[in-house]
Amino acid sequence: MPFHPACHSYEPVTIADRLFLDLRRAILEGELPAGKKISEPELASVYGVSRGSLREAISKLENCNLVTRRPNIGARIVSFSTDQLMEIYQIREAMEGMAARLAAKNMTEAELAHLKSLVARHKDSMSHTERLNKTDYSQDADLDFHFCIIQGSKNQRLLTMLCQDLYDLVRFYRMRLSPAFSSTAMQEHELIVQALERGDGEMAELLMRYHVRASRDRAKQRLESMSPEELGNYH
Amino acid sequence: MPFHPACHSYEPVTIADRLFLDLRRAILEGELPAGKKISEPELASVYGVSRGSLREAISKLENCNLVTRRPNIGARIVSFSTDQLMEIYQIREAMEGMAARLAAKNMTEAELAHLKSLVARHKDSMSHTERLNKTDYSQDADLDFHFCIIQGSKNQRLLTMLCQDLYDLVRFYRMRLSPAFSSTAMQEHELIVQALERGDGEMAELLMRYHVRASRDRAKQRLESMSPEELGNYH
DNA sequence: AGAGAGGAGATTGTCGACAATTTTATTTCA
DNA sequence: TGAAATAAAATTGTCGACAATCTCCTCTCT
Repeated sequence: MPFHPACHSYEPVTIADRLFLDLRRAILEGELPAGKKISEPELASVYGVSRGSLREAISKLENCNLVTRRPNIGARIVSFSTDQLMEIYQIREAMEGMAARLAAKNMTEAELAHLKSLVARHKDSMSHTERLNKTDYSQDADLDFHFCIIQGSKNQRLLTMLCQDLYDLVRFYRMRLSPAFSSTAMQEHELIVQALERGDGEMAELLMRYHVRASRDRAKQRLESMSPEELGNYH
Repeated sequence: MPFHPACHSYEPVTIADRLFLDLRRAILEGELPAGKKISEPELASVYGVSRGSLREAISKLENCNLVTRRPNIGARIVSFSTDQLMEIYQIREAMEGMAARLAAKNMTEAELAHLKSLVARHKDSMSHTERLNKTDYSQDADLDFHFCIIQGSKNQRLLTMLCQDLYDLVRFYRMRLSPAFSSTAMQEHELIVQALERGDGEMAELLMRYHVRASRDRAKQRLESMSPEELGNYH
């Protein structure tokens, strides 16, 4: 069973594992600011563990691309960069497009039903804005949708690469931008589901690629409308 | 500067780095057999280093997907599996297709010239089969071609993900199959270069995807023609 | 005053020893 | 005889101490 911290269930058995999850959460939620240098002695004493265990946790964070490390110098939390975010969207376009194509062929009935219920629930929660506000909605709903399809592709390596190497970065950026809430995105989701129902892999890929491209454009627009102070917090 | 062991130059500064490169080579060349369990005390004494340094090196190997680790149980060299190889080709089709599309727009003149010289040299060496045999030719030529285009995409994250997370696995399998030598593949390379010269990203992506799919089919055919004993060596 | 050399302090890399867990071998009982 | 329980051995996880390297401050010289 591969190492899937991002994939909804992961029982930490060792100290380094628990530490990894704690630090990961701290980074994603902004508790540890972007670009900050990690002091091994300091963090180790804060969390009450040895430097060895901490170093192993940092190594895991490096795998998720949440920190970068340089020999004899140290580790830094990844820093916010518009260009890097755009790069990530390009990769998602390619990989998730392929995932959608494969999912159209390989998804089980149960998985498809679950995906449909997801989309229906999102649609429902959107019309009840008095109970669930936009932030609540898009906190994880969008990622759940994408995760479902990746899982449905039945390509284990694709799942691992996306969840392990890319999605934590996606979360990192998403936490630092306004939530990507848009009824347009939800309509795109519905179209994708319809293509998956028909088993039309070609169309599912095209629609997914369009969706990721459109999301990238929306993110870019949002970035450009943000004030320099807002952005400055993360540089 | 990101961590790019696979990308042609990487100066090991620390003991764990040197060890990582040694072990990586040993795995790729089959010195350490596929599927074998790694004994930390044994390997540490063989290489004359402490277990701590070895563990850090193993952690790096895990990033490259050359070993898998389970808590309290240990690390194993990745094992040979036809299904997994097919999965990798699907991912390469998506990612390298995107790389070709981007390279058509972003490649510099110098990079394009270098790519053309690469293809010309390959073509030349193919006609002099008395001096360079097939194994010599395809040892790294094909990977050089693909690496060039990925680099030309100017998407740093794409480069990292392919070189760090996928290409070592590609090498792992390539070493264990007959060399992927085919004049058809070389013709496909030429067509891709022509599309890149024209700056036709759409066509470059289509041709690259076709090329990767075709390479996958060729690999599959080769696998099915191999005797069970040959395959058995790597299970 | 500014640039460069030198040294004190702090940080990262490396190591061996101990603790916790797993694996293997042995014994015991139905 | 075979399966479950138990004990012994081996392996992995964790820790603190020491060595190597980097960083920053101070001092010197032009």
